[in-house]
Amino acid sequence: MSALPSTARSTYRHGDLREALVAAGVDLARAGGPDAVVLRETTRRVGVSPNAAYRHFADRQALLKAVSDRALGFVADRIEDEVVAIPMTDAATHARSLLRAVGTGYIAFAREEPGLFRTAFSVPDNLASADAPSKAGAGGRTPYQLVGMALDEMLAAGLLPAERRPNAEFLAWSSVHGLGMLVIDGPLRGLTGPMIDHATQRVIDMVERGL
Amino acid sequence: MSALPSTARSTYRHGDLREALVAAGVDLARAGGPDAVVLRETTRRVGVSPNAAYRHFADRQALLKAVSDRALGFVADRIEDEVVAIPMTDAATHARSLLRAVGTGYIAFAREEPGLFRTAFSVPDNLASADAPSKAGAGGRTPYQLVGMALDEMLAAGLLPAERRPNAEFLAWSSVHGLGMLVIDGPLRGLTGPMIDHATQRVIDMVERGL
DNA sequence: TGTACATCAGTGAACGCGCGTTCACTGATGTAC
DNA sequence: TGTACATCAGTGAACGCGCGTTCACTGATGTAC
Repeated sequence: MSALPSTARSTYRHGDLREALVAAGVDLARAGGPDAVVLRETTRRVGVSPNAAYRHFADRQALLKAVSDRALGFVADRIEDEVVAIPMTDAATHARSLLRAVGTGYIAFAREEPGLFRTAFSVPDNLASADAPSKAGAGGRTPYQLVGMALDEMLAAGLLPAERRPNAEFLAWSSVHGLGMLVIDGPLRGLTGPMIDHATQRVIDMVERGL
Repeated sequence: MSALPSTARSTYRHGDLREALVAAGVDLARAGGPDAVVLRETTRRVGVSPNAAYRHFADRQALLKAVSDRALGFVADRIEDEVVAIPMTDAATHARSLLRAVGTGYIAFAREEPGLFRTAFSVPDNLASADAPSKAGAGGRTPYQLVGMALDEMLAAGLLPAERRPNAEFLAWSSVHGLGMLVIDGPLRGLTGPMIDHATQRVIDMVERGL
């Protein structure tokens, strides 16, 4: 593709090669998903020799993991975009709007950035690290924390029985994550924009009603 | 891995090479997911030269698509395993059990065969081909048709308002598919068996209540 | 019933490719004296 | 304030690998006469 590095370097030392590699990896993932995060191409884009990456990452998998975490941070950012648009209202309405914003932002990200969305979930993960700072967005929160916040508000507003609060994240997240997956790569792929919007609203309605 | 083909061939003609290649591809996918479906290794396993595959598939992608469809058929089979265990009862109870069986079978398959599950959804698809015979299991039904059947029974039993029936597949499928994905590759990966069982039941409860 | 021949499934060898990773190295930086 | 030196970020060249795909081919089959 681009033979020349985007930024010609004047110094021998790069400055912040690690960050530059992650950023280049994100660009590759954006365009082609996790498989496109190729170590050699990443270094090529940054204008550095292939083995320079090994100063900052143990191997290709470690680079991909860093890119994946960054992508999750972008998911959080996209959700926060929806959250800031929520008007001030009573607690119950706000709680509902918050849950809806989380779901809407999540699906919006999947549609707008399918490559990054796929990359975010391409590296095996676990609950213990779901809140790792490396997965947080600009607001300092991870997607998992954002779902949790919405559910806490639902609980406080009396919209979610206390006995159902524990791990309710699993339910909300599964529904929305599945929709995202089916829409970008699965059988729901051919759906028109309005149909996806409609399906998104219905899924969120179902979660709200069924939690 | 295995240098020798599993079945030594005595004749020049294979007999049913296409089927043998798909079967070998399924074995590879089972062990390593979609990326493990490597054309050369597939032919090696069957005991045939690499280019022999081109008599039956346009390219590697076509082979992967065939393997992916076959994997979806296995999903259907696993669901049918749950379905046959449903006792005879009144229509409402049966409808509920059927929906539950579909969800349980789906998640069971994801856990038992994560490589095949990933492969089943690794090839971009669309609604129009969701019911293609190549995606059907031994019972002749695709996973999508099985969800549809369960929802039809819910409708007939008065458990699902008629205005919510259209495309209700999207909701049920999203929830269960998302849970499957999160459990095998995502943040829910470390969960114990009982925790996953519990989460599965809760997701299905939510779907039933929220549809 | 026997034979010529078209069909096409599978062979064997080769191609170009780009990858991840390792080696011994060189050059810039900043700290100790 | 000046200089020796340890540190370590990045270089250059090379490796072995296995992949997907193409080429011109050979061998078995079954059909027409």
